[in-house]
Amino acid sequence: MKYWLVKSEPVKYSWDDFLKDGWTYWDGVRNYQARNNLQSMKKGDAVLYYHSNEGLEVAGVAEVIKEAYQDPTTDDERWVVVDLRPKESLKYPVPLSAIKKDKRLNDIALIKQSRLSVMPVTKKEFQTISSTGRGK
DNA sequence: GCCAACGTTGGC
DNA sequence: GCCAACGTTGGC
Repeated sequence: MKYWLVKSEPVKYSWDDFLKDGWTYWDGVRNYQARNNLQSMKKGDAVLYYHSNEGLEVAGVAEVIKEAYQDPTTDDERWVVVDLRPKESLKYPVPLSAIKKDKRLNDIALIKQSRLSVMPVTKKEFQTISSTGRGK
């Protein structure tokens, strides 16, 4: 099982929208590195859900329910989506500022490659953020 | 609103 | 194949 982090601008699609929908396909990825990450996702993988531009926090944890398939919003065969469903809302969303301060998260891709929208995180990083978000 | 980082495009 | 110009993302 692998761990990931995806970004969404809350103005466009927030964690609350995601909760209301119950599931979504993760569309709009138009970057090869992010696309490759999407294709590496397996059913059951855990995904941190980060609010970029506004909020700047990890709001919840999602789960991969369907692996990569052709992006239904485009005919361009280069792009894919995965299906995600919300798994857990974090009681205390973890802000970027806290992630930056935490020594255990010094090497997280979120900071190192700030423009990437789909990225892998390590099990340790995942656990650090999700347990912080639970208030522990 | 600005700017740094970085991906993409196009001329050579 | 190199690199300058340009566009986009995202934090501040």
